[in-house]
Amino acid sequence: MADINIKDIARLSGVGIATVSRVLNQTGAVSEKTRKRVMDVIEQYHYIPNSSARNLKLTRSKNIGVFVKYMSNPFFYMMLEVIEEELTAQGYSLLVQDIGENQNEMDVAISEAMQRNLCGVILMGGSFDSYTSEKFRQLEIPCVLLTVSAPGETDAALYSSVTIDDEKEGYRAVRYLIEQGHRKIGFLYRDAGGRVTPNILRYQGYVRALTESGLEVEERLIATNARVSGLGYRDGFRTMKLLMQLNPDMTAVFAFSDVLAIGAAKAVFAMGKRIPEDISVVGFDGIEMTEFYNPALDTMCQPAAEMALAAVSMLRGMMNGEGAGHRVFDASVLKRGSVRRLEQEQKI
Amino acid sequence: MADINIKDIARLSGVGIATVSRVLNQTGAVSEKTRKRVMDVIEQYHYIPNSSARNLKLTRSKNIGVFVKYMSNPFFYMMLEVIEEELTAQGYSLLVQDIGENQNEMDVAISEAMQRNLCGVILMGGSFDSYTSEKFRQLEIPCVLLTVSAPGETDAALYSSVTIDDEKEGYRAVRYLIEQGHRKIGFLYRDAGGRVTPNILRYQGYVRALTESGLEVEERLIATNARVSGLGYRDGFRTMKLLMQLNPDMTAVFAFSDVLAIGAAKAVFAMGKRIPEDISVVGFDGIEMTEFYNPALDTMCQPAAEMALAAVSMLRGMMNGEGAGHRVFDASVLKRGSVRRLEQEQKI
DNA sequence: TTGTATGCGTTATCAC
DNA sequence: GTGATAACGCATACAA
Repeated sequence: MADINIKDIARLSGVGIATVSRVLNQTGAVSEKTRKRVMDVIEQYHYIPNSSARNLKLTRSKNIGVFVKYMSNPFFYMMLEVIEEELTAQGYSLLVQDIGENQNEMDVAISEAMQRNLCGVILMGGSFDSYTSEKFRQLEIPCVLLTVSAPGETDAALYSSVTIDDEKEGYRAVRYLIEQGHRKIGFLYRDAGGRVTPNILRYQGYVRALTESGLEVEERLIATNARVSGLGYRDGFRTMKLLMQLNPDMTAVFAFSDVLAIGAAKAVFAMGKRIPEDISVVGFDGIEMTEFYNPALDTMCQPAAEMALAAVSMLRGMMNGEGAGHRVFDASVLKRGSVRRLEQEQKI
Repeated sequence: MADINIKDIARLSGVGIATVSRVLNQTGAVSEKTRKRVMDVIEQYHYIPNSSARNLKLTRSKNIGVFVKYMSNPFFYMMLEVIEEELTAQGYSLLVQDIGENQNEMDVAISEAMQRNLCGVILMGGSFDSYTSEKFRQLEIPCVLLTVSAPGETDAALYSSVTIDDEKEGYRAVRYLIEQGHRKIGFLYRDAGGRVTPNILRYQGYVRALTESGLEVEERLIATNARVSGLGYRDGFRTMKLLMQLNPDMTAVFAFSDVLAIGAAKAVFAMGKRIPEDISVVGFDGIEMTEFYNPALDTMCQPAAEMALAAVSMLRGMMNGEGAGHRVFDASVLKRGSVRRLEQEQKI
């Protein structure tokens, strides 16, 4: 069954297919009597219009695609919920799709945009390199990058973006630790195989903060997990363990993400140390879990809800013919006690 | 640009559209020379075939839809990763889609199945009531329910399922607490507004375990958060706080999910108590976070990877014309020290 | 108010 | 090897 189409419905209800179409889309005038009859047949046979055919025919829609690289990251999900609520309230249909590890975010977006004939796209995550002028031109429809940006070569008029300044906020996070008296500060991040991602920028912030304070940037304090999927709690745990074994004098660690920070925190406990008495920990993102962890973790918090709303608003603007825009938000350190103030005499 | 179609490509490369189609789909024979020429034009113009048209024409595909209600739940994501890896390796394309709070899982699946002409579907989460015979018949294609089941009325031949016995495992979790000497055991769950979901079954297991041991089922020990989105850490936190204020004699709590358990654990600390010295905690699911929490939490662990693999295998079976199947896995208690053994004299 | 005919971009069946 | 051409299911201009 269900291999039933508009023609069948028309035949079964004794009308023409145009009438069925009118009933379906509430366009044009149909007498109440035939409308009722057609609806009955539709219900009875559970007829569902074939969207491929519809999209093939139609030109414009109210479908918006949201594509997320690593939907497992709770930080993305926070934004996703806001976007979903907002756009649904505005009468749009949403297609929320997870981008697998080995799929290219823009290729998926382009293909889906055509297939589902989307009228707009929001992209979260992914690496900068994916976002080229060429791809945006192929995409054709308004596109907002959220939490990521495109490389400098890319024509900024082709897309909007909502981000934070990852370098600056990375810098500020480390400054915070330095101001609390820390000198031996470890850094946990993910090697994205040379591609530009926010974590590279945060790393640059780390380096700048140290350098500016006259501190040495030491290889042994910088730990990355070369594994491709090195973004989970376990990766933070493993990497931190190594880092601690290598650096008995380390008093603080800055993690590229909260997920890594939590794994790192567990490693501290597993090594028989305490937070913040022995090791101070600062994460990045501001996911809910940092609040509920024991102890709660300090983190460089991105204003997820505001950023999500901004993305929605910019997308709407573009869809109304306004130009592209680029908003950079400020993050803020949430201080919850996982960072200890080092007194002079306690410094190594 | 990009409003370019197969006809344009044909014209631009001086061939017929059938040839272009052959090049695209590698079907039929094409001389290497023309193949090259066509490919060049395709590349040059960034031509991407319109999938709507393709799906409209095609009958069968290798597209599988995976629909997840509440993708935010880390437990689902664990399975998702396994499914993704497995099916991709077998040459299938995956469509992973999040089902919003106010969408019906089966309606989305049915509509997508038609639109994308899927050859199979895996559904995770959602409430039992959505899964009726009628809907499965509309869906037409092989469908596996993962972590959920359908009501008894639904014809079991119409779908496959991979689950645990939620009532039994709920029972076992509470038994575990009782065996450790606990008598005043709180229960944290989510009120799904009367709909049947796994947490109702786990609740029934809780009741049975108490009753069987001659313990009273007390209203005051059972806490639910009436809010619709009552599945987050914060909900566990709030609810547990209430529960503790209400029940100073409570020595243990069983949470419907690990996420709630973690929120509850935080509440214990916020109230100045310790785990497990003052309150024992047992969660449900076996998400990674329970291992990395401080302290690690005991949980009724579902064999996520095995279940995901089973779902994939059953789906493939159905796609090969085999009948539906229903596998029920065993969960197992992971003991990590968040449950304390109560000595006789310490019981109230 | 209703029905008929055309085309959306593909794929596949034919002839050539 | 290759090129017309007929569907696929729908929306819509146009005729009735």
